Amino acid sequence: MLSQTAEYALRAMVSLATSGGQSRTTQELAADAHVPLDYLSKILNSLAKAGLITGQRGRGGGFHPTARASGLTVLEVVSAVDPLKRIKTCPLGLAAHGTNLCPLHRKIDDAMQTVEVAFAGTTIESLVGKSFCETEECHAV
Amino acid sequence: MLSQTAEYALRAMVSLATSGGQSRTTQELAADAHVPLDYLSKILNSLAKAGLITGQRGRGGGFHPTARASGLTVLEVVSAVDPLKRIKTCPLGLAAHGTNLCPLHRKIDDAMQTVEVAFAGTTIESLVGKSFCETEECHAV
DNA sequence: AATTATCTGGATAAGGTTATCCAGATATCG
DNA sequence: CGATATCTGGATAACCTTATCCAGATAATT
Repeated sequence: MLSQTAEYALRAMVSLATSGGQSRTTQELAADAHVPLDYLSKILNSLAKAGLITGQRGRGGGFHPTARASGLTVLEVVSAVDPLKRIKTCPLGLAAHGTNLCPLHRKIDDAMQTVEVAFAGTTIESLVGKSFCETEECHAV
Repeated sequence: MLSQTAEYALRAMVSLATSGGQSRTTQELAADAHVPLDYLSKILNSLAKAGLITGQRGRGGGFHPTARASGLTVLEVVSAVDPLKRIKTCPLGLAAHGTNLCPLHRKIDDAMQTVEVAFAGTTIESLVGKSFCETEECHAV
């Protein structure tokens, strides 16, 4: 459903949100979110370019959420790195259809819309609970 | 959301359902569903192996739905070629979680479940309407 | 200024999905 | 039986996503 990239981006954002606006390095985030360091680096870059976080170079640097990140939703994070592709025109290339999708694609797009709405209604903050964990065992690993 | 393969499989099954149990060749299906011929060939093979359709070789051959295909749902077709991967255990590899997902993954899996339910509640038959089309222009293309 | 920590970004590799090609098996028709 | 139509399935290529490597830029600390 979500690409690996989107999944990683969400984990990183949740992890960042956990430390309440404070800076965290790529290393810390990678360790916490269990994301390959160098790959996460690219993803954080995308999130920075999308304006969701800011990177600070040099010693003591790291990433922190921007002002815009308050009330940030799952959908916004996903959209920043790997947007859900809603079906707007007939995938068969039948231009004649216009906005009038075949029953099949209408159904598929409806499902996507449901997901989109669910993600738009979920803030990153609402997902914060002992980093990723609801139980104690998490950080014992 | 769906892989290309799943999308193609659905188109082919809808197309097949349109001809009401009659055999259609890979060529016909490929043309109708706008799927690359040789790739569709593989997909039909998977659907056959899953028992949703039967292939008949030789002149006059083709594919037709099996008995099991009556009442067939979108979910069953998708599952035959490229199952939705529900989240059952913590993707971070935290075995300690067991069935107890982090808030993030609980949310994502809930969305997937919604999709799954929607697909399970939609039969292929219900999607049949002038092949893929609700309008006349379709087959003019 | 030198050292160290950190992000930035280019190059490249590894792996999976999608697409194509084609030889072989099988069935029908004449 | 020979020709033709069709599925079957292996090999391979094209492409995209994911992952890794590493040199450079920038900032803090000593």
